[in-house]
Amino acid sequence: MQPTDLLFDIATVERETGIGKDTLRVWERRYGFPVPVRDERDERLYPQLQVEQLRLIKRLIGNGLRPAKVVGLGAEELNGLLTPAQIQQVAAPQHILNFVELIKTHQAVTLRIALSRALLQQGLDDFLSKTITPLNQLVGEAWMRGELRIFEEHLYSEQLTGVLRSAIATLRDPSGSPRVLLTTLPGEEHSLGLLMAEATLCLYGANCVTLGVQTPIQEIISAAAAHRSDIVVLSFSEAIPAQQVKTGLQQARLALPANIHLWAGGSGVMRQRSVIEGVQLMGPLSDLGIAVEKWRSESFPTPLTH
Amino acid sequence: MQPTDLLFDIATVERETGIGKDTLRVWERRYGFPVPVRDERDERLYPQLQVEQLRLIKRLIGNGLRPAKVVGLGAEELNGLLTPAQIQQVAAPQHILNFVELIKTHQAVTLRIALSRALLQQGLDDFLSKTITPLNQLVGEAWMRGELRIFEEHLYSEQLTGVLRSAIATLRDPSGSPRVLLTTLPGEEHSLGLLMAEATLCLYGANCVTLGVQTPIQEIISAAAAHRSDIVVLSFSEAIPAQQVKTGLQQARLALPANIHLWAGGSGVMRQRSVIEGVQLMGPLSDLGIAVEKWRSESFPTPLTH
DNA sequence: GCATTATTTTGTCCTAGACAATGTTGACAA
DNA sequence: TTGTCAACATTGTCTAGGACAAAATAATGC
Repeated sequence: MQPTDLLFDIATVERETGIGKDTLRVWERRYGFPVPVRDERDERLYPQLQVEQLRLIKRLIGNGLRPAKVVGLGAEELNGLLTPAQIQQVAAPQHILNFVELIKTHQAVTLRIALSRALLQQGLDDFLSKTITPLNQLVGEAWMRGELRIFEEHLYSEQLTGVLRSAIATLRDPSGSPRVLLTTLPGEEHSLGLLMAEATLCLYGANCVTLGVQTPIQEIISAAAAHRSDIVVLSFSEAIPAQQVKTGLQQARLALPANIHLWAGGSGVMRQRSVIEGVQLMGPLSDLGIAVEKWRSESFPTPLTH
Repeated sequence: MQPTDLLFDIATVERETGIGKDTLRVWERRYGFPVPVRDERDERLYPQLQVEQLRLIKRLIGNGLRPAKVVGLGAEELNGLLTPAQIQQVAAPQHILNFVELIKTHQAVTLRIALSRALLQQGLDDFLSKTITPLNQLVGEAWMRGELRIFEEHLYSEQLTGVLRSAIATLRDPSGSPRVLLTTLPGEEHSLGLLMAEATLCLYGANCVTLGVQTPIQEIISAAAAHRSDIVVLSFSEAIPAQQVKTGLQQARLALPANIHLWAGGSGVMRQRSVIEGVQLMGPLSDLGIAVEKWRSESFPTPLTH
């Protein structure tokens, strides 16, 4: 369509697709794709079309397909692989499908209002567990199926972020307990999980301080000391490799003082098979509420339950 | 101090310090630092201390020092370089120094309240130009001087984000004009600049839609089409290399339809020497207001000025 | 059918060379 | 002394192709 075919250098392609330079080169060597043109000093320049195909390939591999099966294929064949039976289309209640419809039609304002309304109707706890969690799942699957664009996902994230932040603003309690520090490790840039955890913890009366995403481990230690945190909460999305989750948590546990608890949550930890010494892995969000109660009963052995 | 000396592999060091693997290896070859130990398969493992020194070195290079001067030095000498005369300590009004003090003493709640109060006292426009912009500058310089930790900067970002988002929430106008799409390119993960721009644009009656950070170029095009945007605004922090800003803007300009304006702002574009064909570079935030007025007068040649 | 074991696949690391872009220095004129 | 331009040095990022462990798949035995 475009008269000018944009060319991207290898560093830009790495940034745009999330596929490392080493991987791009080794795919070219092994599978004959991508096939970038070369500039006068023999450096790779990737045409726009191939960059788009690489994004698609990354999705398919994330779906469970093997690189050897997909990296050599043409554009048409790739698209054919998106819809087949292997990707299960979960039946979802209409109430949640409506949100997906709003996302697909880019109705940012309506979407935000609808989210706010659902929050007030259901209450925060149910809103998160019965609407947002399944909605996130649905959005993730639709994206896998190629039915959602990246910018549409960004749009949804942004609206939900706005709704959650305004809810948290009304919940913040500087005198609450336990004192919790929330953040993610370097490499994890998704903040939605963090916000959902913060909202839940605030609801249960915790005193939350958030550092945003991507805090180096040593900085987390210092921050926890500065705030006299009882608990450090780390969030992991499913975008992050399982092994990175494991080693990251081990490093963090080693570096943190023993008296500070370390909790980990998000879809990235759910597929974690083994337990990690000294780290409490959270499944659904409701685990957080339970864990807070447990922490309270352990820290104040004679609770006020008359 | 720690009995266990944490060891980090090269990928983790890249993530934690922001220094690329290639650079880490070539520094070792050229300057003899860092000197990681090797595991049984001869792969580099960096001790914690060296990772911290690398972060320090990165700061000093960002300060204008040359790698050859700093990459071989010991820890003490490095620290000696942080304070000297070359780093000018700007005299700032007390009113702004107070904020820095709150950051340094980790008073998250007080900081947020103080920011909100300043916003309501000064009004959004003055708040951004007379408080936040110089404060950001001061925070940046303090960080360069090693007086601020990363987590303290994160904390400040988080509080300011909360304040700005709640301000924007009250300003949003779905029927405003022009229709503006805001985001950053892949590689730029700072969202504060984006929020400041959004707040200013909303104040001037624009209809803003934000995609958050790191949207691939093709996705920006699609999003702009979906929202029938008049203008796309990209934000660049000073953390991003000047050349990346330039090529990114050129690519975006090439890919965007000619009738959609492309504006670029943030401290990352201010040091841009040359102009870029078809891209409007913004200096201070006030440029945005002027540009909106200009856009209006060009789009509606007969304005309503009585 | 299920649990081991062998085999392939795959991402990431390695070394060492190259080069353009950028920064620094020195020569010379104003 | 100050400014300009060429010569020189520095530096990040690219190149190629080899290596290998971890993960996924196939083959085997019970």
